[in-house]
Amino acid sequence: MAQFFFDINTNNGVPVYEQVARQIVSAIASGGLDAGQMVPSVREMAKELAINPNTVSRAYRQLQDCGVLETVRGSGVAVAKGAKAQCKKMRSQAISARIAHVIVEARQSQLTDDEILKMINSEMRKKHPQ
Amino acid sequence: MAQFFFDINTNNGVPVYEQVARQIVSAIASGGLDAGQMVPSVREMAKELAINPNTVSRAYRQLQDCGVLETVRGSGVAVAKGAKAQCKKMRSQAISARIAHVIVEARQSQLTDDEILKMINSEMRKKHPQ
Amino acid sequence: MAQFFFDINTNNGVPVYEQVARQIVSAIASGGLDAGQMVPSVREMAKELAINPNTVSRAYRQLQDCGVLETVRGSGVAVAKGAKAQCKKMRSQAISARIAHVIVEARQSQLTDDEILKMINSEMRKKHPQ
Amino acid sequence: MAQFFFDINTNNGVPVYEQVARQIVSAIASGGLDAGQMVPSVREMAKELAINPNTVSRAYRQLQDCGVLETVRGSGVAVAKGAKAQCKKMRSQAISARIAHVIVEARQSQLTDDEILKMINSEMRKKHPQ
DNA sequence: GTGGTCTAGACCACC
DNA sequence: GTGGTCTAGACCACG
Repeated sequence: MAQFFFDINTNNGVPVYEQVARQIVSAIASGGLDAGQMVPSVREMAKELAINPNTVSRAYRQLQDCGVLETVRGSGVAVAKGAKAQCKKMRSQAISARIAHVIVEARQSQLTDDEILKMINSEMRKKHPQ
Repeated sequence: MAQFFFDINTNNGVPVYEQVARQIVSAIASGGLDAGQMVPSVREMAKELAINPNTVSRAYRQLQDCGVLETVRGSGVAVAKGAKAQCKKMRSQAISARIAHVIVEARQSQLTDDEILKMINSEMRKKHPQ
Repeated sequence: MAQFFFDINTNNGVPVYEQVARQIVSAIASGGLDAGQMVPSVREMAKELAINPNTVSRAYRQLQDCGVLETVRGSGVAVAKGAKAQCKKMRSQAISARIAHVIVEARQSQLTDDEILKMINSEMRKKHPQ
Repeated sequence: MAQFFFDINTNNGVPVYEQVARQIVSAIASGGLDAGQMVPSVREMAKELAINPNTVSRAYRQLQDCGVLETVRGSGVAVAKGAKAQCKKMRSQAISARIAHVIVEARQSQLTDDEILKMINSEMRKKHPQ
């Protein structure tokens, strides 16, 4: 059940709790986690990812606050009803916002869109070439 | 002389000293500041931007460390020789890094590169179409 | 763990943050601090040396910038991988720089290289003869 | 009369007034300037070296304080009697002290004297090979 | 006047 | 708890 959340990187500047939350959202959006299904306990998840339980806890809390997860009394934390649609929306909005931000900055640096696209292609190939 | 550096935003998460440094780099790269020219004094710049002199000092120091600026003892800080080419390079490297960052995040959200590219194209058209 | 760093002298012209940085480099180069090992926290170190935390922070930041240390978010600062080799190199470069500096000064005093070498030999014998 | 003082370098970290003072001391020690002889006026010297008159003034003051120069009322600044012997002593003491300092530091960094000598020879050749 | 250093104390995000 | 940033104000060396 926890095989969705593997690539936690504690050195890339992105807060770990943010990475956890994002990957849960992704898993729900992509159908790997369905409404009503239980999410691993904070302790389990922390052990699995080799991170601090507080960090997992913070990720869960954040997702509960926005209605993606909900506590089921006496048994743990589950994916909320309607979470899938919401997660899809959250996921693309978050990424879009970041993309827009980078484009604005790049244009402010007087790069043309063609140059920007070249840089993007170059970066995509550089990292993990798919 | 100091009208290049206006938009300091103390609430956007980017450290102020970093914003100052970036804008100087940008000014040099675009030809607004030429090699040999003096940069506003630490105190002047601080007053101008309504920030603490130490913060300006840190920005200047960072740029000295990478050879963009150099102190002329007793008289101030000047743009170093060859700074323009270097600043251009730094600027595009900075953009590349941010692009790479977004790509990593998008992939962590389990988006394929094709989906990412579609979002990018969509954002490019949406914002200020060139 | 902090017994490596004792001789901070606030009156010898060498910036305190520089002294701290040098001693860490020295400790790593000599094997007193190994890659992966944590360095005392900023606050601890500051207390230990009776200096301001900001000063320690600056020393650490400088060493992070050159890849000797790296922050482990939320938990502290550690010696980076490959730091030992780098520190050895840095240490000898630092000495070289100081030697070059003395030579320049001696030449400015119109001493010939032969005279300089004689003085060096004399000083080497005079001090702690090996 | 002023042809002794040419190599002022405002970017090598050594205070300019210190360089001026040192070169006057050297000139006296080497016999280029004799007791009783007038030294160029502060203004002349400053113009000659393309530096700030205050800087020259500070160098002269320092040398007056230690008895190497003396003001001759109504006519300027002259080399004091007995300055030659004193300057010779000052010159070698100053250099010796710096050499000793570097040696101590190098030994503290666990370099052998042989290694130190190699570095010295390398530096001597590197700069202006004589 | 200039930059450089240091201190003190505050606030923040992260784990 | 950790490091990072920022502010305020002081002192120093240099020109």
